Amino acid sequence: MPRMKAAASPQDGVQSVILAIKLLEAVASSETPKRITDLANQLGTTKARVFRHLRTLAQSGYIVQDPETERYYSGPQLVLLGQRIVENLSLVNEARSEMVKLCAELGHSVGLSQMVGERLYTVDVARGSTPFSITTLRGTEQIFHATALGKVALAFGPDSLAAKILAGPLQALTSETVTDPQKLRREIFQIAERGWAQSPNQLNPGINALAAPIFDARGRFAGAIAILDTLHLLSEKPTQGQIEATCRAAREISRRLGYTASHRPLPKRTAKRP
Amino acid sequence: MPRMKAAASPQDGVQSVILAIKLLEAVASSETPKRITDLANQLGTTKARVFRHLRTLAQSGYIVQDPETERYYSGPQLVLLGQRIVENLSLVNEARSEMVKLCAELGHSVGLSQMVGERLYTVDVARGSTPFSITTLRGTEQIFHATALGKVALAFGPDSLAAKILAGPLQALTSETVTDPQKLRREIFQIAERGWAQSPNQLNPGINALAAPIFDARGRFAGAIAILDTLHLLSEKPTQGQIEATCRAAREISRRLGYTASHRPLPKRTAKRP
DNA sequence: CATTTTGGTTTCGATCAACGAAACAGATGA
DNA sequence: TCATCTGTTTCGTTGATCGAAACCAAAATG
Repeated sequence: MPRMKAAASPQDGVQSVILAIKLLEAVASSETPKRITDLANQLGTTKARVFRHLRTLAQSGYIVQDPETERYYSGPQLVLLGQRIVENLSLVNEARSEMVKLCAELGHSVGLSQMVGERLYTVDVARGSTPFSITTLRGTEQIFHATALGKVALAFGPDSLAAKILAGPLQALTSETVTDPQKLRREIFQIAERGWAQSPNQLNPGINALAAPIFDARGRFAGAIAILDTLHLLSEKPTQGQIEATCRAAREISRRLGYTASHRPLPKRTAKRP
Repeated sequence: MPRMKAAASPQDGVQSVILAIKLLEAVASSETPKRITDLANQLGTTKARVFRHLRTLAQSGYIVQDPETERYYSGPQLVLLGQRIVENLSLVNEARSEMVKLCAELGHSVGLSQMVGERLYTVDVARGSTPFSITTLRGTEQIFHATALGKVALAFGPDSLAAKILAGPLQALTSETVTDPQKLRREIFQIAERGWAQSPNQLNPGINALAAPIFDARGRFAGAIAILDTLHLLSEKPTQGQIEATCRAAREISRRLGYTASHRPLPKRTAKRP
């Protein structure tokens, strides 16, 4: 099948669809219902066009118009669609019970990430038992060099990924984010050997995470699971219990995905140093 | 502002957007990545059209193409969008901590529903501690006459809603679903008085739910919270503890939404009997 | 009470974005 | 090797989509 890359496509994208997506995003991101006129201004188009599109979206249940105020807000259809996608991810389904177990065992919030192409996304979360539990939103992208989940991906994912990240600039998100490629490379090495990663203060000050890798039936890196809490409850020197519980959960999920130890005899180290 | 109803619109809906939505739904509902040819057949259109649309959706991150197999699957963007909507619902935010607390206290799964127009939707869930916990998916619609959440809505929501449901046919989902309007009306009466509803065996055999109403700052019915479990753990005669915990959670959420008892001096009963 | 403003909705003719058909390209397999 | 898949691109045509302006009802204003 074709290998050609899309090249500078003539006029890229179906315009109507692009507007519809922008509308959905604008309406979904707003806390309060939106008015047609404002949406038209915001997106730089005409009222009539916005109206026609909103009506279309409303017919499918993705947008709802408040009959009183005549304003438009997000319908439930979109939420349902998002949920359906998550439900169809096998990683989520296989991981769910282990996440709940891990969450109950340690009391921390638990996050699950999955590789999608060259990116790593949060696909499921379990809330910790603390009153104001800290979790990321489903669907958010993980920053490779500043999160425990991301660094696990660098250590166990394809070499090309690590190479790319180490080459590019490493943005500092806090004062403790690792921004030196050399230092990050050494850390990735260490993570690959011991089997887990952490990221104290590196994404949010005062917060730490501890992540372990998950592999699929073909022995490829599929994603990672992590516990997440304040440094007070998950210190820079995690307890043996925290490390073991997280790694055990990751191993169990890998097993359910069909992974057997034989697939990955040793942490693959091909040519990561220059 | 205009009161006219849309009337039989000339040619309704922006065609491109309709196709895009159908594509998103088709791809999201499939467990396995889809191929262009199949999608084209399934939706009864041409390959070229599907291709153009998929590319557009891919550019926005809503669809991803696997570079190996060339098949298309759902991107994470849609999940994120759905989550953002949920995050913007104030009911969800105010209710979250109470849901976690209720879930931890009783061990049952907890569901939260919100009125959207004339419909009732599940907007948040908390998983119970049982290994295979039973919950509905976020975004699913509640059937008014067969669920505890729905019957609470009939008892405390607008009279017009109850009138409409009582008038229409009541579909039996199990052998124990209430299908007699008279009987349902009496039950609604009872629910309005005692302040909670249940639905043993009425939606799924062997499952029961116990729901209580939530009111907003203007004293209007905003939604409902429910605990959900097998009849074994949540029997037809719920324990006093189960009833009180659920009602207390509902009251606390109402209070956070700005509701004070003065708003709703007595269960409104206008003209529910013929 | 009359008038203006505001904002959603509809109409309508022009146009160009989106379309279908067919060609193309790379892979598969017989 | 040839036949046959499937995803992608090209291209000329056309009707769906668009903007502008009219329209309508309600709210604000004088």
